[in-house]
Amino acid sequence: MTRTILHVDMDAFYVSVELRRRPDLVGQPVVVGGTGSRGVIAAASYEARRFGVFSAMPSATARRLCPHAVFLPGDHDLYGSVSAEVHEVFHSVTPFIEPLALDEAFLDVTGSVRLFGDGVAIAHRVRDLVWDRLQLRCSVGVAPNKFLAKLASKAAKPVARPDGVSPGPGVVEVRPGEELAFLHPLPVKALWGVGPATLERLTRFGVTTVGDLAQLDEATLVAAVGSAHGRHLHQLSWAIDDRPVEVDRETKSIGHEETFATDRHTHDELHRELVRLADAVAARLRAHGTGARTFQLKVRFAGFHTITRAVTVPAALQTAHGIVQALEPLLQAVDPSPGVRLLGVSASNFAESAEQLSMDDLLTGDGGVASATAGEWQAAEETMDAIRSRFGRSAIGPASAVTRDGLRVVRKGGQQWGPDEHPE
DNA sequence: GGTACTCACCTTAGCTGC
DNA sequence: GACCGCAGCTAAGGTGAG
Repeated sequence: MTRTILHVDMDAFYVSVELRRRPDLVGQPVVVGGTGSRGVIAAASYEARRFGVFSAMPSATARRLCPHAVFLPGDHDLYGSVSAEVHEVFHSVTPFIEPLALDEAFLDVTGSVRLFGDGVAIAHRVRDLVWDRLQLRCSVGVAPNKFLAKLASKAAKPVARPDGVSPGPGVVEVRPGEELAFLHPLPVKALWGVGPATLERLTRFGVTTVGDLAQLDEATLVAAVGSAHGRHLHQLSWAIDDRPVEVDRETKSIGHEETFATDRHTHDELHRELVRLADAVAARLRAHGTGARTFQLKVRFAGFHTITRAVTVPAALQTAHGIVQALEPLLQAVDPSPGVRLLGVSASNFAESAEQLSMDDLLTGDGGVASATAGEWQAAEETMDAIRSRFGRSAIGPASAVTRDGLRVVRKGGQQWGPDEHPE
């Protein structure tokens, strides 16, 4: 049975949300993202894109390319709440929604066609509703599968060129039977799963378009990019993509990482950052109602060289205290003297938490009696959750996170696009 | 020279138990 | 006891997405 899949992608989402409260900036080059020297761009208005500014670009580069642009710091919480409103619109046409990010989602509207008309009609309905209710623009791709719908929504977008911005068609449909005519002329890097590394490997085989890729036999492709990836790309090149729209995707890992405004050079400094990050990860694990057995430490040095070290513990943990205990030996094995610019903590291998009393809890390293047991840490951190839910995330936190300027608590998206210029 | 954050998935290699 | 094949787990790194 032919499916009807929509891919809805908000146009310059973060910037567009900002323009609703700053209408004076409409029509100007506006950029949202990290404001510090180590920040990156999250979104650029189409007027800014005319100057070559695009998302994920270092903020410093963007300032050089477009010095007269207005740079805004970004408000992750606001974008999250607007995104929820956008999703309400999606729910008015189908319950089968797979969010990909705050600003895009797949919708399986196969079962909605009898009610609302064909895929293109539903796409226009979504666009109109989003505009009427939220004063935001979006582009919609309509196709028989997810990856074609995604490519189609891209084709529906406005285009920024140095000489001006041209509005896109808003809705593009790839009809059944026309998949290969649409797909094969596209550059191979348009495919989902072809990033810089894969592109370079494919270029060595003379592959520049999706059509070229389709002509490559699967065994060659597998030899070039690996088995799973190779088979997947071969399928995509023939427009085959049976992946369903997944409504309830299970989270498999929870993590936080932070780039520092200035490099850290001592274990003492890194320990304090580890506690802050572990606190944030643990709070999210508890909110998620789970514990984790595998914890990963990520360290990026001043020269951008990055290492990861992981440990798997016998019983699942969900307290910052437990996570710090698990990761501290790994941190101690790292030499911070060259300078550390980023530290990350992530938790995976989810399992029901079983933090309970053990002999280690009762004894300290020097044979003395420990001041608190794992069970007491669990209770203390749950109390912290309760205080935070009532008075806000910054109401309470680990003592080592207190600075002269107050408590520095890690929040999801709180430093999404890099450190501010002078946060410490 | 500059390069964020979060998450998912893959590959390779080593180890362990059967 | 040594070795093999296999499965399962873990660790580390890489790639890609948005």
